[in-house]
Formats: sequence, C-alpha cells, structure tokens
Amino acid sequence: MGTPLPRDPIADAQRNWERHGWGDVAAPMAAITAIMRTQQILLARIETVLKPFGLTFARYELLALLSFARSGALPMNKASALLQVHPTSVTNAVDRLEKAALVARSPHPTDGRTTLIELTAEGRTLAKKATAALNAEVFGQSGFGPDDVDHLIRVLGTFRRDAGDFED
Amino acid sequence: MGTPLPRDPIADAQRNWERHGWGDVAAPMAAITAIMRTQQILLARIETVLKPFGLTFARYELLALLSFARSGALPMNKASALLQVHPTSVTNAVDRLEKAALVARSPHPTDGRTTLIELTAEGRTLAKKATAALNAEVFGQSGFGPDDVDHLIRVLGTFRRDAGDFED
DNA sequence: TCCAAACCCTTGGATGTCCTAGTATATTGC
DNA sequence: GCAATATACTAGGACATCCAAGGGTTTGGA
Repeated sequence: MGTPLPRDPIADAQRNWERHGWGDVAAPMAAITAIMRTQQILLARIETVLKPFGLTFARYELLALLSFARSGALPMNKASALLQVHPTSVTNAVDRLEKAALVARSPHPTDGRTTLIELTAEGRTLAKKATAALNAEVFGQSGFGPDDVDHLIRVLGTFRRDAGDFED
Repeated sequence: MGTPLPRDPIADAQRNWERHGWGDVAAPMAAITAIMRTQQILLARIETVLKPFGLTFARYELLALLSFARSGALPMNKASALLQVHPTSVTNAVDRLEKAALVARSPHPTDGRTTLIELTAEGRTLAKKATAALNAEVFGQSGFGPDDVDHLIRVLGTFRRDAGDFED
C-alpha cells in the first residue's frame, strides 16, 4: 500500500512453487495471481476517479448499463444477468442510487414480480460525466499497449466463454 | 449466477462505447472490464475449492505466505506489504486464523510495536492440503494455454511494475 | 380450475476491503 | 535527555459480494 517492494512478490511466489515441486502449475498460479492483483490496482484507480461523483464502481456500472438501454429502463433481473453479479448486489446498488435520486424503481407493466430500474435525468447526466472522466483518466491511460489490449480481450474472452459467461 | 448469456456483455459494451464516439478508448475499456470479470470467476473457483478447508482466499494467502517464510513467522506489516493489502485486512485475517488455531500472534523480540504471526502445526498442515487442492483443481486447470500464461505473466508484470508494485 | 413449482425481489448474516482515528512503541533531532 | 515525528497494530464504519431464507406473483400440469 505504500512504497514499491524491492522484488515482484508474484515472481517470488512462482519460484517458491517451483522450489516445492509444483513446477507444473507454478506458471498458471502466477498468471492467476497477477490477474487478481491487476484487478485490485485497476479497481482502486476507478474508484478514485468515481469518488468525486459520489459513485462506486458497482453503482457506476449500473448507471452505464441503464444509459445504454433503449428505453432507459431495465428489469432488475436483467441488470443482474448483464452485470454478472448476484441479484442482491443489484438490490443494494439500486437502494443507494435511488437514495441519491439517480435511478427510480417502477413496477413492471405486465409482470407483478418484476421491478424496473429507470435512470432519472440527474442519473443520465452523472453517468455521462463519470464516463468521460473514466475514459480520460483510466481507460485512456491503461498502460496496456494496443497489441496487449487485443491479446487480453481475446484470451480473456475465450476464458469467459469457456467459464460459461456467454455462448456467442 | 445462472445460464450463459446469448452474447458477450463486454463485447456489447465495447460496441456501445464505439457507438457513442469513444472508439479510442473502447478497446482498453473492454480489456479492463474483462480483467475484472475474469478475476471474479477465478476468485469464485478458488473459494469453492477452499471452502471445505474452512478457508477463504484471503486467509489462504496468508497461510501460504507464512509457510514459505524461513522461520515460519512474519511481522504483520511485512505480510501486509507482501500480500499488498491494507494492514487492517491482515488484522482481520489473523483474527480469524487465530481463532481457528492456524496461526498465533507473538510479540516481536526487539520491537514492541511489531507483532509476529506464526504458523501452528495445524496451520502448516492445512496450508499444504489447501495448496494441493488449489493446484489440482484451479491452477492445473486454468484454461489458459502455456503461451497465454506466459503472455499474461509478462504483460501484467509490466503493468504492476509501472503501477508501483515493485522495482525489480 | 387450482395447487405446486418456478421466478423475482428483499432482508439478514458472514466476509473482505478500504479509510480514519486512536493507542503504544521507536527513532530522531535539538 | 526529551519532545516531536514516524511506525505498528487495532477499533469502528462504509461498501461490496455472496448465500440462505422468506413473501409475493406467474406459470403449468393434473
């Protein structure tokens, strides 16, 4: 959380794995650990950019998703599926966004079980601003070169498909 | 979280970005989002394997780290630095591991501020078993090919170094 | 027709992460 | 030698995620 370490702790872990006779899985272990750490770093950057907007990444993702919906509204279960998080996480996010008047709940016109989430005008405005900030300060300066970006998209896309995220 | 989606939600997001004039950052956005989602999938797999051992990933990481320490003991601040998590997260993990009799706190011999964490015999045994399970069920079946693993290690290693994780 | 099964959302609980602040111990500088 | 600063850990709070369980609504088969 502070000063850079003198050595890469993940490379050290990989060496430890090899030293203990697990050389056959040391590399995948290191790759997976690196993904976990990279996610942590990226999430921290994103949260830093979103904080001035009063948003967290979870809430931003929901706002962004709604802003792309044709009607500006989505059923909660649909949002849960598209964001690939547990339904209770959506409930949680909607509760907070609704308190902030960025989204509103409304009953589904024909299905009494379903609740629709809809962007408010403020919500739409804030989503635009937050997206501009993220594009400028995170996505536009990811540190990944174009070739690496393409490779990541391809490799992780295959991984996610194999994991059952989508069929496409 | 359920059935596979008909289409890749991240590819859809990338298309939405492009459609709204953010084509220059759409690809990095997709790559970063893919990293976040991949981390989520991997973490879920890991937690599933560790659950029978009564461990979470956070606690496992601490046990594994200690099992590689020469003396079998580490100062909490050292563990925090190596695991790259906030000191309070280590306090939290140690609290629970200590309750489970897997680690023990002891005072540092010369520095009264420092607390050492030490593996118990049970802790060392459990760490071995959990590592074997993770190697067999997660790292050994990551789904990443050898070339992809090497590429991920290299690209994410550069990213982490640039992000200030280490100097090496 | 009507009741069981399926589905949708919410509540409550467990965990983990971070931040802020507070207490105790070391180190430093005058 | 002592006060000011730095370091180490912990307590409390805000958020996020998941799981388990409960109450309301729909659907579908007997």
